[in-house]
Amino acid sequence: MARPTTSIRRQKEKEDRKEQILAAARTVFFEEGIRRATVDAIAARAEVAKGTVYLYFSTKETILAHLLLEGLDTLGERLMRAFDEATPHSGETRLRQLATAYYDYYHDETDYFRLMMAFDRGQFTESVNPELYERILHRGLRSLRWLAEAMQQAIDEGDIAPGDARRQAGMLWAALNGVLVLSSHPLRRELVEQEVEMLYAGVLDTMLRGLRVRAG
Amino acid sequence: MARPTTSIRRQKEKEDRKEQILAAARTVFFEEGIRRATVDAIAARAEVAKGTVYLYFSTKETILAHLLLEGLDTLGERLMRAFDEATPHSGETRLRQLATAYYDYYHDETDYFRLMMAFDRGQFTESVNPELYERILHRGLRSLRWLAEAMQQAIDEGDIAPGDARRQAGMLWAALNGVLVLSSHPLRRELVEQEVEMLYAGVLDTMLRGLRVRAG
DNA sequence: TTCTTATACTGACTAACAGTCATTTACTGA
DNA sequence: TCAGTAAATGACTGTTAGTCAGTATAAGAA
Repeated sequence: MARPTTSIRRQKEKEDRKEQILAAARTVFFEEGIRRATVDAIAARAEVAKGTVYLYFSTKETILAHLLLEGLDTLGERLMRAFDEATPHSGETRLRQLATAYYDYYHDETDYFRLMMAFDRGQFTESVNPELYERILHRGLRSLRWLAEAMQQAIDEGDIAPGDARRQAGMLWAALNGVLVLSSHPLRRELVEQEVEMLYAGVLDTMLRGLRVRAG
Repeated sequence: MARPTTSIRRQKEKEDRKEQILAAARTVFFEEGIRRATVDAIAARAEVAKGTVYLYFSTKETILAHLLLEGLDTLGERLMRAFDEATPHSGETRLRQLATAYYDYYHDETDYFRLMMAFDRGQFTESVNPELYERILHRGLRSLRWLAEAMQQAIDEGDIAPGDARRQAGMLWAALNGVLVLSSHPLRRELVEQEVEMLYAGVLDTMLRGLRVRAG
């Protein structure tokens, strides 16, 4: 029987290794670009053999998934803070603050945002185990909930027309996200050659105006 | 000096070959999925050696780019028809008809739509020659212009608040596209577990209401 | 200390795939 | 029939994700 102490130290060492590889991956992926980055480069950066990388992460996509988790964490925190800061204000202000926080995230954490957008293709769903996939989904959902919560409050306070808050939050998010997705895509960005920030603000204003309580 | 007649027939044969390879690519890409499809498979489907494929297309992405051109063509036609059909109606009706046409395209031509969305990453910009890139951009722009045109008319007819029609068209497109992009992405779709169609209709209504002429 | 066993690590190897190019085949006009 | 050109071929190269037989290290056991 292994001593608990020993076992615990070993456990900790393994976690350190994992973090060390993840740190290397972060650097390599963000410096070289997700596409160009190779597992060999990550292993070299972590000063570890390639086989070791695969001891801790079953596929390249799994490494990316762990970075995505980090990114979603930051986003969640930013949204939570934005939500809290807005407490004394009106429901619409809170929605605006959340939207701004999302934009700031796109702006400040470009690498993580791109990572978030990069999970198109099925490849990801296939190469990541369901449990990890679930964790990502859950963390994404948590972020969206702040928006739904704010929407509900805005409805309760009479800023926004009554309706399904989740649905309306989904609509707002989809629309805003549409602007950002567009901007992180060279081809599509050129189509609408406007400044992202202006476009984002425009869609936000228009959506909020559209959601507002109507006279009739 | 080669005789014109001969030269012309040869030219035509080359074009046939190109179309034959493109047809094979269409089948393989859409059946296997863009990711899984290999150039070897395309060559086999076209009953041609791999080298021949590269005689007609310089990279795998170039083949995709040609399929994208087809897709954008269809989209352009659909939008044009939607625009024309709406002529006797109000400006807002025309905008709605265009939005519906875009949704129908997403719905009917899923493969092409996915192809359109799949051109994230820089890989594409790098692997396709600038002239072809330009053609794609141009054809995309042509589609967007229908929306801008309709927007301008809606403004002129007093349905939509005065402003930069191109900017407002860009906003509407970004928002609607946001819903569709979301839906062609397994992970993101699960976040907003609503029906795409409802979400699309919701964003359209909300955006149009937000863009409408205001009393104040 | 020395042996035994479990655990972590290694890097040469395989498989899959995009893209190349020396060689062969087919066609044309003389 | 033949020379010259254009088209087609498929074996080959380079790159990279993922594997696995073998090696090193550390922890108890004697």
